[in-house]
Amino acid sequence: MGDKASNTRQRIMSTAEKIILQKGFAGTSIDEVIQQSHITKGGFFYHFKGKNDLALGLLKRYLDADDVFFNELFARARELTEDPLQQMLVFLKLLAEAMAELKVHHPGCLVAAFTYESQQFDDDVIQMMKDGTLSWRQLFSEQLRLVEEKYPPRLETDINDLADMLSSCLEGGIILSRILKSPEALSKQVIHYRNYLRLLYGNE
Amino acid sequence: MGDKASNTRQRIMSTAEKIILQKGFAGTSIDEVIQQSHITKGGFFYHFKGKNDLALGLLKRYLDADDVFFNELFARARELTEDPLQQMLVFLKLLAEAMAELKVHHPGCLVAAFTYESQQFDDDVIQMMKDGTLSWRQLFSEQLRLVEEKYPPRLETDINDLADMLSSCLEGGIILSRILKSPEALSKQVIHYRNYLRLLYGNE
DNA sequence: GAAAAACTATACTGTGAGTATAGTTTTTAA
DNA sequence: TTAAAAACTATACTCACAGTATAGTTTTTC
Repeated sequence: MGDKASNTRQRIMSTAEKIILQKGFAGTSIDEVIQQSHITKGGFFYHFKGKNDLALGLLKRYLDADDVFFNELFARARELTEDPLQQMLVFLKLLAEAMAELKVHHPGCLVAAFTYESQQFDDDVIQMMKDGTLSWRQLFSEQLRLVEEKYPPRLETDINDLADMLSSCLEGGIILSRILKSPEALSKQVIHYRNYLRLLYGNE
Repeated sequence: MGDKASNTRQRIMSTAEKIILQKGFAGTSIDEVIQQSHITKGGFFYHFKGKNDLALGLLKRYLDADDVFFNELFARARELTEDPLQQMLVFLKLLAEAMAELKVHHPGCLVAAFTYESQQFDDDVIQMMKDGTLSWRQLFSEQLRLVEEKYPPRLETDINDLADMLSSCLEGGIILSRILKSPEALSKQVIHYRNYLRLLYGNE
């Protein structure tokens, strides 16, 4: 795929993602996407087999970008400190800061959006949602495992559930901040999660 | 409205809610709802002005039921103990147990479902979503305020954000448990939130 | 300059939303 | 008991638009 085609494909996806996060997947018409992407219907179907294929492409792009984002923050945290707990706390602080910088509110998570429309999608999309969620769990739990090797938790804790809790706080925080039209709500949830870890593993 | 009309209305709403939580609001056609409700189109429009009016009715019913549910759990918790912190912990334990009893997974939260389709709705629906979210905040924060009067928090805490965190964990937990097809995921999030409160206010 | 890539133009089919209207059964109230 | 109001059924129509398909055209690449 050449540069031009790639650009067009990305443009379609960015437009579609924006609309889908506001109107839902079923509520987003291809007509609207192509109009706002300045492309014709044929052009759209040159890039995507259909709506499900678009969903698959959007999800893959979203999860890849998310992965890069989280890993960059973790890399930065590891530059700043050697202690696994501090690394996790720095990571969360950086994450909260990034979320706080959003002027409006977080645009939304495609995985969450698709969850409430799951019957609209083929199995490949559903599987990718599951894989994505599990990759978040793995990313966070890996670090938490290092933390636990050094710091015994004050309360009995399942690492996977604790890793999931960050995903929960993010998903829930996004929803809250959208409903309340309060961009801060999301970063505050991250800070609370961070405080939980401080109390659970720290010596305060 | 007589008993019969009320029954029909409830039947339509229950059917609609089930479908909407699987296919999204825009992805749910009135035709499908009336077929599964064993009613005709005329009957549907006798009860609801249109789709937005249905959304409004669903949301109101959902929030009312939620309110009753939470208040029952709080009432039970207050029967069992006089200490505000213990009341909150008992409430959360009861909540986690209730979530764990779901054989499949939580059917889903209408507020979260609608959030990712917010452009489909009139302002009255959006306003009701906001009011509902704020009523959850108020319900939880009232109890947390009593807790804080007696127990100083180990870390500086905004009560409203901490109350929101329970909503976050619930919303996020519902999403996770649906994606992972793991009913337990939700109750485990509640337990983690409970552990946070134990560490934050308790003397462990 | 030929082939492949990246599109445009157009047309077709089905479905759902929302409305309208006329008639029927059931409930309520006087 | 009966009249009227409530709670529907049955049918049908319009309009918009989603989703798909296909044939043709321009642009890029080698």
